[in-house]
Amino acid sequence: MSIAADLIRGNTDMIILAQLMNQDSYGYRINSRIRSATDQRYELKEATLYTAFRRLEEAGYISSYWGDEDSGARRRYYSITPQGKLAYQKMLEDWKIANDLISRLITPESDCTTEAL
Amino acid sequence: MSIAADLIRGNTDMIILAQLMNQDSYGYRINSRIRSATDQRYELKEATLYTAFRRLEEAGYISSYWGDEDSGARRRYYSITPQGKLAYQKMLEDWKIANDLISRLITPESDCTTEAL
DNA sequence: CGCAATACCTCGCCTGTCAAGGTATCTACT
DNA sequence: AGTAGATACCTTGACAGGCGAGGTATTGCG
Repeated sequence: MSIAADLIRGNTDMIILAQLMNQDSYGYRINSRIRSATDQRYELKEATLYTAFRRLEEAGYISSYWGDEDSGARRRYYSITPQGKLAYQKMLEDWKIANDLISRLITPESDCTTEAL
Repeated sequence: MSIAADLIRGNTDMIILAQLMNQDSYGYRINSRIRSATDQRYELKEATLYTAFRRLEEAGYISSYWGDEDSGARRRYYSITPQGKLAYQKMLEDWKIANDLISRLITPESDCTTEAL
């Protein structure tokens, strides 16, 4: 994957919550969706994914339950909580703000000579 | 500051290099610029700033020299190297890509029912 | 003289990422 | 029956970046 690994750091939680805004889902599927949504250009490492689940559950942003599939491997489903939805909204706002700030910082005005030291 | 701390992680180097694209500068001033460019909403913590300088110099992206001011505290000026400029361009590209990917991931299509499991 | 502002720096902790390893189930092929 | 691959879960330990807390030195002001 290589691309944008560290850049996405700090957005993992938001990405996972976003996936759960639609509907309950489980680890493997969430990652598949991320992969397809990014044309195979990005995915969460499993360790990262499952640590994030623990963290989000700890924070009360998601809750989990075992699926009752009668075939295939067992799945642990995650559901976003009301607090999780709030947190997601907040993360979205923060992300937009951060983006705005960063874009200001990496496209500096060319004029620097006139300003005082 | 609070806002967007972890979100900017991984962008620190790019931000610093961007400041040096214009002209040589020094730690304190770079941070002042960041503060004013963001309307006082963001700044690098000093520890973060100076570790970044070490890291960037180590990588060969910047070089440093002591200013010859005959008044005021001594200043260590930093200059971006040709490699640094290349790295900066690359970081910019990566940032754009990462942004594109993230925005895809946090604004999911509402239709999910039709697709195969 | 003391204080604020400018200007630099380091140590050590915390947190998030991830390589590496592990488990179990089901399908398909040999 | 064996085995390979996909699905699906999980943990441990190392590493890197951010940053709180602490430090130094200079200048100017009241």
